[in-house]
Amino acid sequence: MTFPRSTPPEPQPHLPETPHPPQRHPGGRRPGENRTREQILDAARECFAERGYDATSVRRIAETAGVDQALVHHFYGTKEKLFLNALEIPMRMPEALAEAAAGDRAGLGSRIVLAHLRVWEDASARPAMMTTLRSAATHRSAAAVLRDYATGTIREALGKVITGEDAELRIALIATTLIGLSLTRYLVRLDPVPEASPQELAARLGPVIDLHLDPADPAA
Amino acid sequence: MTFPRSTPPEPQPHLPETPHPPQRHPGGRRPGENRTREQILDAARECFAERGYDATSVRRIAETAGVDQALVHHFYGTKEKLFLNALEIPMRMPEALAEAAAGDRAGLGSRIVLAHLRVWEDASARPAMMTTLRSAATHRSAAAVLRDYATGTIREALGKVITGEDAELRIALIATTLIGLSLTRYLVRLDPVPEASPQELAARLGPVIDLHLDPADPAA
DNA sequence: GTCTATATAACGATAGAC
DNA sequence: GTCTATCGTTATATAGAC
Repeated sequence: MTFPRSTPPEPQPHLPETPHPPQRHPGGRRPGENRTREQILDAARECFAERGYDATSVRRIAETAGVDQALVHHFYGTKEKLFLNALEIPMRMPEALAEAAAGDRAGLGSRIVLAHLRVWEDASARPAMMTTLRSAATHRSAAAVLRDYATGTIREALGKVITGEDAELRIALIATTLIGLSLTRYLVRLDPVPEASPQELAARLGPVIDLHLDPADPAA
Repeated sequence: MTFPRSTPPEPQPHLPETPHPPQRHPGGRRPGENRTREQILDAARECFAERGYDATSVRRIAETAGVDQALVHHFYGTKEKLFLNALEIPMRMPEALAEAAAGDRAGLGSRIVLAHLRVWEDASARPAMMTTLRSAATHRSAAAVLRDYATGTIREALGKVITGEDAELRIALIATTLIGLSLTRYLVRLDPVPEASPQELAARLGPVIDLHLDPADPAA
């Protein structure tokens, strides 16, 4: 229960004004039930991921979703609340990292990099992560989600195998490595990085992770 | 002549409409000459660095500079052009990196990290770099300046000492390391990273740079 | 639930007096 | 060079009909 979902400043305890599912059905999903709410959220992630928070208007999200602008406000209240819902590190990420960390110690760093990239390469998970990364520099809530990814997911996956001095700092630097990789690969697109294969990147960055997990010398 | 200054889409060849120094003086700076233009630029860097491009209004920049809003447009035309002027990797950065790279091979990675941090820690250079880094995720021009820093400055400083396979990728990954470090230290503020000393960070990341400069094995 | 119409506010930018 | 006043646009958000 660490945080598949984000950590917004307001946890929005019940949302009494938002008509979630208006009526519950014992036998599962009502046939022909409304999917508009999810369509709007998907469209929001798509737009936020592509252009960032400020450059994305509610009108554009509505247009992308194929609905009216007023509906966006009807379901999510404000643009900011919709944004908080769009921020997310997908559940698959903690799962993938935990699975990579569970295996043998040899090649652990490489597997971590591959797991990180596998989730990022997944088209269905991309928009939410892209939204988070792109907005982290300008939006506190997005930065908070990114921090949670680092000190939550990564720390949880690697906390058991890491030992020695400055373990906290070294975990943070592993997170820095992965976040920096996503930044230059998917956002800034720094020349050979976007074109490199996951295997190449794992070959280059796996040893870096391993170095943080198991430093050679305190001083040289 | 690589790029102390940025690489904006329009190089603004002569700026015929902008009254740079209205009249030249043979004996140097005219006493009591106008410093308003620089005040505005400094204020813009301060605001852009703190809140990003979109969240910064021209009105706010003017207020920070202690001048009228119309003056900002008078000197820089549009907000976008002012932003392009605010984007900059300070001259000191290429100098510092080149100096670090010139020394002995032992401890090279550590010296690179220290040089990078030394410039970032300088209060006078910070706003321009912060503006660049903060806006890189949402503004093409800022991302371009960041790419130039990587493929220009870093490549120029380390291109001679790096050899072997995938040299381009490995240089880009060194840039990724430094940019990622600035991201988690100054922007996202990922927990122990902002509090760590430059020496601690150099001790942890120096070997990473060295690993990219001189990889141990193609495959393990 | 969905749409039309609109209230309200802030923005970038300009014109023109001094 | 500096300021006052304002134009035109666009944004979020809401009220209310259907």
